[in-house]
Amino acid sequence: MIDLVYIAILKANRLRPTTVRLAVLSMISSYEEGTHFTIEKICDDLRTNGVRKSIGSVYRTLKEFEDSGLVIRHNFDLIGTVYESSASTDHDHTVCVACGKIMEFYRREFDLLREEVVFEAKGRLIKHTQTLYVVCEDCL
Amino acid sequence: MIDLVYIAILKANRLRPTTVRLAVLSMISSYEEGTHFTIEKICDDLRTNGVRKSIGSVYRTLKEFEDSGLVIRHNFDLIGTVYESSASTDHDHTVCVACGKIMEFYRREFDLLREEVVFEAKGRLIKHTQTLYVVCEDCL
DNA sequence: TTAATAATGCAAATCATTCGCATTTTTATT
DNA sequence: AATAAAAATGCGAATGATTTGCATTATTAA
Repeated sequence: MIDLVYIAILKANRLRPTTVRLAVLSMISSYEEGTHFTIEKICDDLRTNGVRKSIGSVYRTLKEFEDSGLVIRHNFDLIGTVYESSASTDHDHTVCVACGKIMEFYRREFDLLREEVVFEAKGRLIKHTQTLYVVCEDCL
Repeated sequence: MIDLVYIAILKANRLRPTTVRLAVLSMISSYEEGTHFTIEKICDDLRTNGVRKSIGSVYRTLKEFEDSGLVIRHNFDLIGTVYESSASTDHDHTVCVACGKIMEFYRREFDLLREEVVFEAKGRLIKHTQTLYVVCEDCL
């Protein structure tokens, strides 16, 4: 079965390979790298493929995936809650306030500055969010 | 009346100086610079002062204040929605994931980097958010 | 002062998300 | 493989934050 990989991933994260988890994991794995998706989109896409799963279970599953680090949850102004697969590195986002398009960027300088800020405050950095709300090239 | 200043501020923002708006504006003005407050806190503090305003109206009022730029709304992980008076400059925040304390920081380098990112993407920067989730000095 | 315009309180509605629980699936043990 | 124990699922109800409709009241403009 093709699912063997997904089963392995779930087990590696101490999650039983159940139908809901496998369906969600393979669906979000099918999305192009860097895609930002909602719970609704996952459910719709599953339904389109003839797989009907309750939205409550998908919510539960995405919370588990988030806890396991398989996905990252974002809460953007104007956009609301979206997820992305966490394969990618520690980038930040731009959100176009006109068309809602979400893009990613990464600059190591930001990381260094953030480390400085936290070092000076004598704290420990756990995670960060940075979002630039823009009017994108296409909407200008 | 002491309210004259608040009346002027409201009028300058094309908002009629009504009892709810004046009560909310003077309450949030009484908070120490840099304080982060919730809708509930405003209502509680008003009630403590014998001023009873419906929470629905306070919601409406804070949205108006946000649109006018009088306050800034933040939505932090773990913390939820908080506001701050917008007198202050364009700082970012650290949030302690252990105690919930919110602090501010500012580094001009961040602004410059952000401008670079947006310039390279040929967009226009509208606003940004950056939050560092940390364990603060007191909680380490 | 009065008509028109906007604001308020209240409760009902909404929206996203979570939860309780009976049923089903998965796993661990014989 | 059979079975008991543990966990996951679906469903609908519950939640919590926020918004809205509307009748009433306050504010403004003429």
